[in-house]
Amino acid sequence: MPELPEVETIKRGLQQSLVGLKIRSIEVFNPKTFEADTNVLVGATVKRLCRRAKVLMIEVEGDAEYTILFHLKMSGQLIFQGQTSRGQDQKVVGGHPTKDMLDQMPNKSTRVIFEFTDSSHKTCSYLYFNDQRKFGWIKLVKTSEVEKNSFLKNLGPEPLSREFTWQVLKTQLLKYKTWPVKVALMDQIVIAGIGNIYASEACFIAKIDPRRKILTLTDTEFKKLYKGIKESLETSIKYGGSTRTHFVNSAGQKGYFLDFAFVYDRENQGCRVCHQMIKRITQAGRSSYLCPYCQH
DNA sequence: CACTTGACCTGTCCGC
DNA sequence: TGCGGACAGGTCAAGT
Repeated sequence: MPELPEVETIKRGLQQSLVGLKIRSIEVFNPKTFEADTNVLVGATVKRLCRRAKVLMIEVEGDAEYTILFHLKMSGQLIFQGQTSRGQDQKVVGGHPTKDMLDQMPNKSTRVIFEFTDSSHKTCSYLYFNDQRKFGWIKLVKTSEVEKNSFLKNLGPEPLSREFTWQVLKTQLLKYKTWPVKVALMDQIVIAGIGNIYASEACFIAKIDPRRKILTLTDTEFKKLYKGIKESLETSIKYGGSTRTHFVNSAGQKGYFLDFAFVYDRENQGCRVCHQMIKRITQAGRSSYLCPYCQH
């Protein structure tokens, strides 16, 4: 599921609810999801949240400083439920009503539950890690060793950072001269955080056929691709991310970017620009969508 | 080296 | 209604 905009959406939601809360207990229902000694986290307080690529990080401080890394892969969800006080009806703190949340938590895809208390120890709240397909993972690292993490250390530049310029994009992509543009965009070593949805969307905005090889791109096209990447990611964050099937934000609500997407999941529908049919093709085993008339 | 495929899992949808 | 196959936002290892 989540690509950069979805993880960013979750991060912004959780930031409001979680910072300052203390971990009371952690229940792991699927051991492979979270292979760590969770006891060291009990009693620790949430300091801050960050995101790197598609990874959400929760920094906590207890006897030692730890960072909890979350990768949601295809079907992961992180849903927060606050309570006004123990025993009373559940109510979301710092969010909207959870009208999009179909199931009561926990449900059958709940793999891990974090239980929190506030400083007064009078109220409890819960963070549910749900993951139907069990591809997602949670890892525990010392905060001082986050940089060494084998997943994080191989990531390319953050596309929404100041350091990311069109020249950086060009340099990164040119390491993969013969690769199709869309396949290269999805490689996390090239740029961090772009997945199947935004790779197709960025190519459409840039008017570039996703099958083009990197070495055929002109500087003008690298600039357009740069704009396409930023625009699709920023627009999606504005709409709360993309929900095809599983994605919900930390309050259990869907995202609405796909209602405005140019090509993703729009096979045989009219192009929003030229009204010709959008086409679906397969690249590297994944679906790509394009408008054959707008993209060359 | 430059790609593609299968595996990891569970579930849904579509055609027969 | 059942059954098989394709497909689903990601990543990794193994193939060609």
